[in-house]
Amino acid sequence: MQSTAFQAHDHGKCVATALQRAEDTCAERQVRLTPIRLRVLEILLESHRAMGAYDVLGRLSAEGLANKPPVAYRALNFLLEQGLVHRIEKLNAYVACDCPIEDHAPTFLICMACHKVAESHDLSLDHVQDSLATHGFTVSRIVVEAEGLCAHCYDGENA
Amino acid sequence: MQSTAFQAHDHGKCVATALQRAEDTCAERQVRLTPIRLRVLEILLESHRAMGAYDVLGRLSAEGLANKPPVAYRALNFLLEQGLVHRIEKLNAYVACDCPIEDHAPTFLICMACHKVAESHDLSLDHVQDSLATHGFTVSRIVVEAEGLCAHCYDGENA
DNA sequence: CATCTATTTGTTATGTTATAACATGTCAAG
DNA sequence: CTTGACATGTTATAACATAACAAATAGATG
Repeated sequence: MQSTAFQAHDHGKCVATALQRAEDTCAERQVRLTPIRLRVLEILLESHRAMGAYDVLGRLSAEGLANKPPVAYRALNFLLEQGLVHRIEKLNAYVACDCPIEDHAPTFLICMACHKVAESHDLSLDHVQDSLATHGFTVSRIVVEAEGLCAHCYDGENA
Repeated sequence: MQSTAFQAHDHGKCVATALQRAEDTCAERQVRLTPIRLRVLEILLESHRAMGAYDVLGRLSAEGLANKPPVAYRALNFLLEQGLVHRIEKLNAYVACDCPIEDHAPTFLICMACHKVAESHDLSLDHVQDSLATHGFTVSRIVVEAEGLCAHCYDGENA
């Protein structure tokens, strides 16, 4: 299963669905999707592209909503916490989540040419390259980084 | 196959092997392992930990070798190109390669407690979490980012 | 409604990571 | 000993991110 980022699709509907999901998620968790947070999400939803925090801030600033970095970072971090936005480490940038699965850690497919980013959730990771090819994505480089505890430190913390 | 970073090992030998490999690689490719480049590699080899460019620069500076960022970045980029160092995207930091495989794109295991970083090359990626557990590494979060070309852009470039 | 409290937003200042651009030095080949 | 390629030195700045504190505001409670 891959997001529609690379395919022609009804983007208006795509955005509307994501916004509805955001509203629902926040309502359910009793957290506030304030105007700034909503607007940041809308901005990220426009393009299926990852944007730097300062690009987002530029947009907010143009609209008179905010013009100091912490405002953008706070909104982004809120959206990250709620799983409505993902951070792309390789790009130091942020992309709106376009997938309804809860609590996911997807594989991100970053197109070097059009700069769109898709999420993929069901690749055969043993053959990422092949399985992506069958989905029409040609991989040139893959980053895999697992954060956790080594045996020694795990034992230490559970001693 | 996993690097020895998390295990007790003869680190002197570990470093010596890596340095020898670096010498050999550079000789073979006819590129120069200059004093600064060598020293940066040695610094990174000390600990099996990822270091920020400015940490490396701090060491160079303390030793009177250099004190401007571009010097450190140039050495790091050289070592990255030669595959002697890897960049950890999640940390914006650099770690010496401790594995003799050529041209590899390993999975990095980052211990949140001791901050050591190991490379793994033969995990069953379909079950990273499980297979890591059997190697004694408890995963809390995994980043997978594939850079390449989407079908549309690939077709465009090969039209 | 008033007031209290939590949260959110505003602001200043600064820290951290990275590179562009150009000057200078070094070394090996001709 | 000069030339050309590569490496290093230096200045300046770009790009990404957060600490710390002040002000505003929404929702809860008396």
